[in-house]
Amino acid sequence: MEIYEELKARGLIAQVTDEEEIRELVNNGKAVFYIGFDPTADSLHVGHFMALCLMKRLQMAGNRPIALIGGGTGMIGDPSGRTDMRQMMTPEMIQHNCDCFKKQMERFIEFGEGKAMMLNNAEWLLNLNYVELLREVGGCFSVNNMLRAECYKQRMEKGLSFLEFNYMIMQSYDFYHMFQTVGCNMQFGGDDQWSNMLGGTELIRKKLGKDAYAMTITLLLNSEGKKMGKTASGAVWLDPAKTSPFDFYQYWRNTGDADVLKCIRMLTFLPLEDIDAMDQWEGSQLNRAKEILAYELTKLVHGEAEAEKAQETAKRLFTGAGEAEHMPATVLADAQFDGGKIGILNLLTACGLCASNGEARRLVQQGGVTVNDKKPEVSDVFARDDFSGDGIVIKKGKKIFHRAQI
RNA sequence: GGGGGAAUUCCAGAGCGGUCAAAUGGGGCAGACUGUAAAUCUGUUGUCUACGACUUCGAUGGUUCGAAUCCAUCUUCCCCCA
Repeated sequence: MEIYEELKARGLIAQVTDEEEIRELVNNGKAVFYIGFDPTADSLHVGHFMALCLMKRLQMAGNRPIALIGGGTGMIGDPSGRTDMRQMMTPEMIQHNCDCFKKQMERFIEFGEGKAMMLNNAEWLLNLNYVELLREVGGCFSVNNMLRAECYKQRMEKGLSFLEFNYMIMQSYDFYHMFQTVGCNMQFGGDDQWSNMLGGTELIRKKLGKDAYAMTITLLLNSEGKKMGKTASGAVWLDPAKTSPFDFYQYWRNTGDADVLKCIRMLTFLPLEDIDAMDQWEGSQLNRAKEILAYELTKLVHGEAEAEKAQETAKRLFTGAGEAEHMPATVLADAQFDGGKIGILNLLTACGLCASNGEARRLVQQGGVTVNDKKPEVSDVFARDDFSGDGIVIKKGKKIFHRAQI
């Protein structure tokens, strides 16, 4: 199966500007395509991961990827999919985030001569002259059209600043610039980027009279229509310091029934035939599929060793027999003991399992905590000696395990 | 530039000068049921040295025995006119 067909079969393609042309380019390894990453945080997250996978797939098929880091566009902030204005970031923050992105991307994509390229649009955007830019490309943008674009439409209700309104122009300019300088002929991006991307192809057509192409990747939504890769406490990060490999594994392990196959198809590199076979699975059999999904993704992001470890830990924790050495742990400091003792409430907050003593109190009262297989009372106190050896295993709810040691 | 309106806890959104740590919904957390799923039901959801105390209602001052509620100034946002 050729790459374009495979992408389609995996459900990755959302919209394309010209299917025939794109198929042609991609299948013959003639595409030089870019995906933009805005440096809004100091780590990539699951949403970016999809884009990285896509780059990898296309690179394996002989195409040339460009990872464009938005050091320049980050100064403006993308209004797409946002109901409020983004917080302005300082140039230092942006630079720091760019550096972090770069490190993480290198794990997935091969960069170097004749391979993938990494560019930063700060290089050309920051030196633009306002009047020159207006004269050069301003005439190619119809405000009427821009206002009709989905991403701005929503914001017409809540208000949209001129700053953000210019985001589309900057992104279009990127494409236009790279089309000329590095021969970039295609842009990929999340489906929410569609209108911004079209801005670029339009600009190239108007200015240069040439065709460039755009294709969007299906947004990874769960069956409730919410973006995946988000938890209550924020995004699921690729940086192991921000989301541990175990938590990463668990996130996917807990995918809903309705979403597992879709995720496997879109995110893993398993052969399509194998995935089609899984399609027949039903009910509790799907648990196996969830394990595969979690394992495969953890392996891609954190490496095989970490994936094994996470899977081992999870299996041991959930199939009874408790002792697990890979459990997240907190080492308690002497200062946290009062007269050689620590109360259950303080213990829970010290381990970061509860945000406050009040929360800890409620949790204990409601029976949501287990310490060494026993339900504690609010008044329970632990002596320093109780933590010797492997420490104490605390279970919060059904799925959160933690070890406290000295 | 002129006129009008809004700001409340994680979000949305009630809130009469005392009975407001603040209705209701969503979300979160936990319990029951399960398959580490979904749906459903129950409890809970500011902090603490916890039948009590303390700090919150955009910011700062003021009126009052008493302010989320009244007044003044400021900040931000929205709407209408130009």
